[in-house]
Amino acid sequence: MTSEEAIKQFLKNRVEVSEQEADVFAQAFREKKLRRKQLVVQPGFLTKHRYYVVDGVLRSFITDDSGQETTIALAVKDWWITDYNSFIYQQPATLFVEALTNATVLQLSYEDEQKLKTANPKYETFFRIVAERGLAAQQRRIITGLTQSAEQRYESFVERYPEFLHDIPQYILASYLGMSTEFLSRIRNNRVSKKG
Amino acid sequence: MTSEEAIKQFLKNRVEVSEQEADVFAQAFREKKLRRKQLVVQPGFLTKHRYYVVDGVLRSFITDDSGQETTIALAVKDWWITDYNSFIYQQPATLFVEALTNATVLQLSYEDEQKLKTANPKYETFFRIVAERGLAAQQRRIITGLTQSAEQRYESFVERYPEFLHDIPQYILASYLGMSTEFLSRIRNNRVSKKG
DNA sequence: CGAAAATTTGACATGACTCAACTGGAGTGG
DNA sequence: CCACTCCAGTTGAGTCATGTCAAATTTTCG
Repeated sequence: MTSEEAIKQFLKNRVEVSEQEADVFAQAFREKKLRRKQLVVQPGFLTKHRYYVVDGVLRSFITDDSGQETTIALAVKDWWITDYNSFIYQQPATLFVEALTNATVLQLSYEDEQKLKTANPKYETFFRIVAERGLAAQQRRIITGLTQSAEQRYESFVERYPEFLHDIPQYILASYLGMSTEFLSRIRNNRVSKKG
Repeated sequence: MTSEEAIKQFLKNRVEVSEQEADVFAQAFREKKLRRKQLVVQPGFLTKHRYYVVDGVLRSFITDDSGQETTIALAVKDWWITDYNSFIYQQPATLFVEALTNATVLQLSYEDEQKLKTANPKYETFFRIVAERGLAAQQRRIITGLTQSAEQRYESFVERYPEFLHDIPQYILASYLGMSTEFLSRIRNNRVSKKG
């Protein structure tokens, strides 16, 4: 499947559009091939695009004063990723967005997105749906973070996203799940201080 | 300010609409007076509405097997609250939504919301903006949760939402911030095990 | 005013972190 | 194709942040 087919199908799965409307939509995007570790968003710079993942894995993360990285979001095929606070408000980013594997993404610029939404309300509906579903997903993430232990969070992740595990280094997964690399290692080896 | 004025102003601050468009929008809502502890969303039931807070404080929360409550979201004037996973997908709720104080809200039913969005793309734009900003706010919340200590989370909250503190019992704030009641108490009294 | 709920405090327990050392692959270049 | 390096992952030991439990105190509100 080409990138264009992928984004068109993604659109069609969410709003009813004609073939021509799907074409117009797809043409606002630009395909970008990313190499592992390549950055597309960096703190201090304006986030000009949002990214639709066609293939590969990306993540957003933040670093603290001591250089410690914390992974905020992960994205695989059919997911979107960017620094939303930066992109939506068109202010400097605080996050990095990088490819964890070689990847293919479709980038959509802020301006082109505005044009799409102005040109045809169906595109507006589409972005509303994408945002709402993201909101719901993040609500689930917040619940998990507040209510589950490190071990439960890991197990929930494995259950929900088994396909992710291959491509994500453990130290990145650990920071996404809110625990140290070492502790995740212990969990995976069932050596979490269970006495006896 | 009446509830109708409040929601019209809220709309106008986000999209350009005529007075008549603002009226139509406002009339889709129904005002509801809530008493402290009154529930508007309950697990197992369909979430028929989203709620715009005109006055007072509401929260959403979840309970685990042992009856422990965890506060997922807080809402004051001009905030929206509901169980998004339930409302958006029109599936049974997993959260409670309750008033923490006597409150005035405007409720919008799922069906009326669909009608609004179909009738006029400006309303569609409005809900897209609301969802996107919610997404950005939740991204900030996730970052805070992953990168800050309990004490820092409390201090960030106090700085950002000083006005909330009056109306929110500490045990609820503690669960919102992801810590125990007792630990928040110690933080507030500066008795967080600082040796010496 | 009185009962119930919320907060505080102390003592203790523990989940999770840090640091440091070790292991094991994956490249890379000779 | 071996030796070297580098980075991710593992393991152990010790520590710390935060939780739990229970009792005392204070506040709230019916």
